[in-house]
Amino acid sequence: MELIKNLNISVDCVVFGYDIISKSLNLLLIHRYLESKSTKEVLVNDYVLTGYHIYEHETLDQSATRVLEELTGLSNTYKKQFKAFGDPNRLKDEKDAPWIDNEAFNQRTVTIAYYFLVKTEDVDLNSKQKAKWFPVSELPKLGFDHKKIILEAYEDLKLKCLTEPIIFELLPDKFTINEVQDLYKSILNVEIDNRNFRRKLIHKKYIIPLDEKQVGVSKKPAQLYMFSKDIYEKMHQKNYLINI
Amino acid sequence: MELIKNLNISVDCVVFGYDIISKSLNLLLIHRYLESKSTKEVLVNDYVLTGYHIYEHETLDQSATRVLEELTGLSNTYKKQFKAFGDPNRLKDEKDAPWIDNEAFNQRTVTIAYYFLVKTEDVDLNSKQKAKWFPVSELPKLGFDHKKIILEAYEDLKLKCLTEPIIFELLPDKFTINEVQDLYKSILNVEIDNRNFRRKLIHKKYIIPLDEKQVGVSKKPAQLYMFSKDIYEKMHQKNYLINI
DNA sequence: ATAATTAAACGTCATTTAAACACTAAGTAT
DNA sequence: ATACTTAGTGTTTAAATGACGTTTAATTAT
Repeated sequence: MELIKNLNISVDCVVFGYDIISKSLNLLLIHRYLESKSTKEVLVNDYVLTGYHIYEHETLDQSATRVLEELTGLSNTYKKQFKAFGDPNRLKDEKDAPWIDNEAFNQRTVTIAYYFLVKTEDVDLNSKQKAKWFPVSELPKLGFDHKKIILEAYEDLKLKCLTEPIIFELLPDKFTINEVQDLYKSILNVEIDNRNFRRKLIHKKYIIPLDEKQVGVSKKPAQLYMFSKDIYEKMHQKNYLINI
Repeated sequence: MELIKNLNISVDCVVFGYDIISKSLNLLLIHRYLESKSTKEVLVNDYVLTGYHIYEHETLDQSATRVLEELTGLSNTYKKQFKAFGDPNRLKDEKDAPWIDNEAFNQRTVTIAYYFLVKTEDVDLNSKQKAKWFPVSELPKLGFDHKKIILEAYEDLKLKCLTEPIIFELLPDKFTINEVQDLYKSILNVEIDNRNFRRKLIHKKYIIPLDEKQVGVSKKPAQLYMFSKDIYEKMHQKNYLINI
């Protein structure tokens, strides 16, 4: 199939990756570097989201999925289209001018922004020299309007993880209660009482204790659990609780 | 300023209007009618959202705001960009073919969809022959992918009104508790116990009783209240309540 | 073997919140 | 004065939440 780009529309991918070892919520960013051919002066040196123009035959979802897969090799990950960014000047900041000149794309581009939830360990970055994980709390200098995009994605994620079981997208299939709690802490930046959290989670019918414990830990090994999406979807009736 | 349209990108506006008299949540739709010039056969006869291509100098928000204002005369209304729709075949359904031929726009168009919250009474449709309100529960035949867009907007609204005080965008400045309850009923399609609802609302510090009662009603006049956005924003701390 | 260490796991009480439920009060229209 | 209509009120029970300290099960060091 012939690949025809639409220069007016792109997708950008905010890739959240959780590192269960360091308990760090990370973002996958691409290094952007440009120096002057004549003077060797560094013109651009920062990071951007991964993204690309859409192809004419693709849906937006397909486009985003493609871009993610090209970078990470992953498909079938959780994704959410959370906002479109279309300020006519969004690519026209002074800091981005050398880059834009170099790339020679000067059309207005509206970008449809997605975020993805993955496990850092699932991504092999060895073949991707320019890609690097950054903790959400220690972001580097960012190009274009990508800082804004990231912050909006993060806000959306914070809200979403309170009401939908997307947290389990960031965890291995088998996890401990404390690992879930640590993840919530990483995302929300709040302290959570372990006993109360534990009680709450264990009582959910879709949090299923396994006949397994952690292995290879140098302490009391914790009980492992799994999340049953099936049960969740059957049991969980939306409660229209007005909470303004 | 010269107005240059971008044919690849449009905005569509899902306009929710609440009619406090009939207690009906409505949608503002545009009649789309086309008959064959030769045979007089009716080729297209349905309704669509109001929408238009974006201009090159506009932000997406400005574009949506412009489109809404052209139709309703309203500015400063609540709006939310809730999703982009970009299926390459979204305008290529058989039912839309005569219309597309007639309009002669055949480029792929990604639309950024917004919803707006207004009071039906604030909109003067006299000069807009083609525009009409429909109760959300009695939608007419819809063109393009607009049914899908509407349903997604409605779902978003249902969720949003549970956690943010957007309900008051649909009510007059002075309202009764029962009017708020009726509105929730109209949006959510659920029964709500009046006593519990009343107690809950009256205890909110940002729901302020006025020294006024309803006038001109042929029954016991109800106490009027107002919503203080100021107080809401100061008082309302986000409670990170995990509710999966 | 024993002790020290570390994180997991458990339980209670006080408070808050939600759900269920039926009657009286206050005004208007006749 | 009476009928009518909607506004407005209170209690009880169950469930969920938040605050808080101690015990248990494993590994590591001696």
